[in-house]
Amino acid sequence: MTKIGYRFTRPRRLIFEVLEQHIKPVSTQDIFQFLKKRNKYIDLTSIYRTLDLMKKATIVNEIEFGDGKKRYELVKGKNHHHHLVCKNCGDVEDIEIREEKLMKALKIETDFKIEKHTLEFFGLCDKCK
Amino acid sequence: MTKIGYRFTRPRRLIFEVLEQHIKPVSTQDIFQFLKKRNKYIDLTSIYRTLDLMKKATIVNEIEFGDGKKRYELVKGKNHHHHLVCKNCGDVEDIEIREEKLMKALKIETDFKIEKHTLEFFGLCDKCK
DNA sequence: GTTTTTGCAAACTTTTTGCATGCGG
DNA sequence: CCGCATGCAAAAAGTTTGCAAAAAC
Repeated sequence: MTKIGYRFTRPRRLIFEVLEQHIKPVSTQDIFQFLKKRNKYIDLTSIYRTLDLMKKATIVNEIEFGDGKKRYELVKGKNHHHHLVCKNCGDVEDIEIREEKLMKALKIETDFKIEKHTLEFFGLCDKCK
Repeated sequence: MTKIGYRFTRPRRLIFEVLEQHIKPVSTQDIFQFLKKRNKYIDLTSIYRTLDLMKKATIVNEIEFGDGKKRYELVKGKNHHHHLVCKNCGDVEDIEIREEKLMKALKIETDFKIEKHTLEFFGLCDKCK
């Protein structure tokens, strides 16, 4: 019988720290470049693998804003929320929504067993409009 | 002075027809393969360019289900709606939502000028659950 | 005939995979 | 030790770009 356990290694710690230091969701490249600038080189592959792991462990949220790359944010320290994305400058603002209210308003009639949803808003921020 | 106008060419017509024949959103590859099987070869590039054009002209909707590729569906013939995606078999079901109700329930307080939103649901369909 | 559109080749971006080496417990 | 994790190289998948040739009007 083999033991299973995750190790808290240098790359994982660094990635976690980067996530902690960012309020807005970050991409794999964001993390890579952020660390690189500080002379903390981690292979991109490890970033992908670590985020994948964190996603499965519900440590991070994976978000898509429609520009072909995924972004990640720490789950801890935040309530369930959605995002407002500025089409012009890319600024991201969190918005909290009363999900019960939302789901009640939706009154979805379906045979699907809904497990999760994504809801993102796009527009122009105060500065850009 | 030069004239500007779009031309209704063979590739564009074919792509439009493919979209008409599909209820569920299709990817660029879906369109490409569908036509290829019927010996109607169109370059993938043209598919990308045509869809881009159609998106700008609000002829198609661009949707993301989180699997790294974009999907398209005709706007015409459908009311504003969202999707239920089965995580297991990939089946897609449309759901209509009373947007006024939704937005009222949300009561979003923000400086953003919201122009659009995406809302997709993920879960298991009747067969897969 | 002139402008728009296409197909082809090539590049670019994001993400994934295989594998030998290396680190953690 | 020994298994899990890393870095590196390479590839896969989706998408974009430049350009000459072809099609539309």
